[in-house]
Amino acid sequence: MTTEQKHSDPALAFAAHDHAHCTGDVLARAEELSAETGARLTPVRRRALEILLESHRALGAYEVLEKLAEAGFGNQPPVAYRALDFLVDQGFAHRIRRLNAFAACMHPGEAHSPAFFICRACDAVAEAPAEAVRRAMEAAAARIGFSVERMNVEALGLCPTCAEAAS
Amino acid sequence: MTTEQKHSDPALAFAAHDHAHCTGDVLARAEELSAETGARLTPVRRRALEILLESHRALGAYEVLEKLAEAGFGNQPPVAYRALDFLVDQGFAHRIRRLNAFAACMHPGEAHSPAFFICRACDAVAEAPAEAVRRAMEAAAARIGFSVERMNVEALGLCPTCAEAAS
DNA sequence: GCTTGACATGTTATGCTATAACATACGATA
DNA sequence: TATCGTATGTTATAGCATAACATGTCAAGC
Repeated sequence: MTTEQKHSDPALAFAAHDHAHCTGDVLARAEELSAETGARLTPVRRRALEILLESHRALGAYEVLEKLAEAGFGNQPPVAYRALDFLVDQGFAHRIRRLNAFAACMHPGEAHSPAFFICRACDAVAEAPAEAVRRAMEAAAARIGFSVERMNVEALGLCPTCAEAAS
Repeated sequence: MTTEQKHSDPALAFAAHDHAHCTGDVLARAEELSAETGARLTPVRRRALEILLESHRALGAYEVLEKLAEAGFGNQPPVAYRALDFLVDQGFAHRIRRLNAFAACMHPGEAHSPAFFICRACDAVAEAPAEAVRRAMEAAAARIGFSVERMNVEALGLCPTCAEAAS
C-alpha cells in the first residue's frame, strides 16, 4: 500500500496505524499550502494543528486550549477558538458539530466535501470522501434556488470494531 | 396546488404561505402517529410542537422554553430539552446543529432523511427531501464497514430571496 | 527612522447551550 | 392500594462560544 492510498483510506481512521507518519505528511502539506496562498500558519495555529493530528481524534476546543497552554500559549478560550477557526477556514481542520469538536483534515488541499462517520460507542471519527453526497446536495439546493456555501454532513452509528464487539 | 404538494415543496419554507393551515395538518398527523405507536404526546410536548410550528422557523431551546413558560409549564431548561428530545426521537422535529436550534418536521411519519438549507442572511431554514444524499451516505458507510443510525445534513448559504437582495 | 495600518495574540468578562441529580406527581396494573 | 414506570418540576452546575478591549508584531510608505 502506498502512502497516497493509505491516507485516502477512511477505514484507517478506525484502525491502528502509523500516526507519526501521517501527522508529518499532513503538516508539511499544510505548510506548502499556506506558503502558496499567503495564509499565515503561525506558531499557535501550527501547534493547534499538530495537537489535532497527534491525538488523531476529534478534540473539543477546551482540550486543544489546554494543550496549547502547556506549550506556552495563552490559556483563554479565544486563543483556541481563533486558531481552530483559522484551520477550518483554510481547510486544514473540520468542525464536527455533533461532538462540538474539531478534527484535523487528513487530506488538505484536495477539494473535497467531507462526510463524517462518528462511532457512538468509541467516539472515533472517520472522514470519508463524499462527492456523491455533495452532488446530491447541490442538486437539491438547485431545485429550491438555494446557493450552497458550506456543508456539514455527519452520521452517527457504529464503527466496524464496536459493531463487532457489540455482537 | 394541493395540500400534499404544498407541504412537500421545500421552497415554500422560503416564501410566505398559510401557517395556520400547515400547522394544523402537521399537528394532527403527529397525534395520529402518536396514537399508533403509543408515544405519549403530552401537553408540554404538544405545546412545544405547536410552538415550533407556529414560529415556522428554527428556535433555540431557550426560546421554546420561554414560550412554554408563558403557557404555564416549567421554566427550567430541562423542561424544554426533554420535550424537544421527545419530538426529535419521534421524528416530529429536527435538530439543526449549526444553529443550536430545533425545527418542526414538515412531513412527520414519511420516512425521509432530511437535509437542511440554512440561509446565513435571514436564518430561514428549508427542509428538503434528500433521499439521494442518504443513499450516497449509506454507500460511503458501507465501504468502511460503518453502520449509520442517524444523520445530520446541513448546508449554509443564501436563500433565493437573500441572494436576490445581495445582487 | 518613524509612522501607520493590518493582523495576530493575550486577557477579562460574560452569554449561551446543555445536562446531572434529585424531588414530586400521575396513571396503569396487579 | 401498593407499586412500578413514566413524566414533570426544580436546583445546580458543567460545557461551549464570543464580545470587547489591550498589547504586540511586522511590513509598507512617508
